[in-house]
Amino acid sequence: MDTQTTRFTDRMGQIFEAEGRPRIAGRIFGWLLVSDQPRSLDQIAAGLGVSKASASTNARMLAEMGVLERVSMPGDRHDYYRISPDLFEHTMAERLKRWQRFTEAVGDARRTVPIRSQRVRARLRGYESAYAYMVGAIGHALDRWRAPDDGSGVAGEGARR
Amino acid sequence: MDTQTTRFTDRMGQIFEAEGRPRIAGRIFGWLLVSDQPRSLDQIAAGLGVSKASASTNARMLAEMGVLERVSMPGDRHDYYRISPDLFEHTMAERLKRWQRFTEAVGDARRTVPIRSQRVRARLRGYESAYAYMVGAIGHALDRWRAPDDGSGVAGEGARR
DNA sequence: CGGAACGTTCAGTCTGTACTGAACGTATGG
DNA sequence: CCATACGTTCAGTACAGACTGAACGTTCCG
Repeated sequence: MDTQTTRFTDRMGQIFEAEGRPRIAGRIFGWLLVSDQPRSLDQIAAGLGVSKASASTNARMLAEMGVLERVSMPGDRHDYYRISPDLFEHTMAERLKRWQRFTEAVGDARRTVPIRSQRVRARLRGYESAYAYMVGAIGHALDRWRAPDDGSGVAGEGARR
Repeated sequence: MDTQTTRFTDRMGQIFEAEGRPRIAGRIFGWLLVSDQPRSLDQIAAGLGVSKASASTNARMLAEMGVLERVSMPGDRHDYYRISPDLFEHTMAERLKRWQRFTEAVGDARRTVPIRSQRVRARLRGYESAYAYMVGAIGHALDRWRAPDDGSGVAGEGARR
């Protein structure tokens, strides 16, 4: 692995760490992101200099998250991993899920916590409806992103592919 | 603090922890979220059963994030904290910032990492443009949320307030 | 049937960091 | 001025969880 790749995978490891996930998961993800071919667990362990145990655990976790895909080569017992073809939608879904967990807690609080203040109740309801609105808007935007060729053009939305 | 409030603040602490932030920060945030009046550092420390040092450090961190506001009562030397009036926009901005950090790394990788594969290059460019598109769409949605009374109605976007 | 080559699991270690208590600097009021 | 009441800072501790090495179960090939 060359210097720039190492720099990038390390950086991705730090980003993952800052978001509360294992650093190695980030490094694996980073490496596969700039890899053309799928990588086996042994390649990952050797390439990143980590134990096979960590490679296995973290790659599987990333696959469950949906950002990685496990593939098998015919006539080869190794497990190979590669970036999921719809990486973007999965990272999006993952982030929305985290956000949803937060908003669910707010909703449960509004229902269970004894709140005397009208202002607080309005605050919680306001947050919940803002969240619901944004989820809807993001969903629509995703639909438009998936099917942009509706003949009307998507002027001003930035370069596409 | 009653049982349900404790349950909620603890849950918020766990959510914060899962996102890589100190648990106490989440508990402070949760408590202020269901509090009508601002709370002093001493109240926070006593109410949550934590040291004043933690209360000070974490409340200040939350204020720097923009989810809390420091206010001062006239004729009172205490620092008081309360939920920021535009909590929603700040949490949104915070999440976009994290996402941006991630996408910046992808962009830097495309520019610095030696990549032979055309497929990989297209993958990175695809992710970047998808991100740019979504940021634009979210920005527009936020604008619409801020100024919904344009006379055209926002049918189907969920209950408002 | 062995035996090698896989991936997974589990107990143990080790590092980062959240959290605390005490010391500190500062402002206010008597 | 002294004393009290703040918020902040800092060194030390304690804990969670990432990471490892070895043991394990399984599959495939000779």
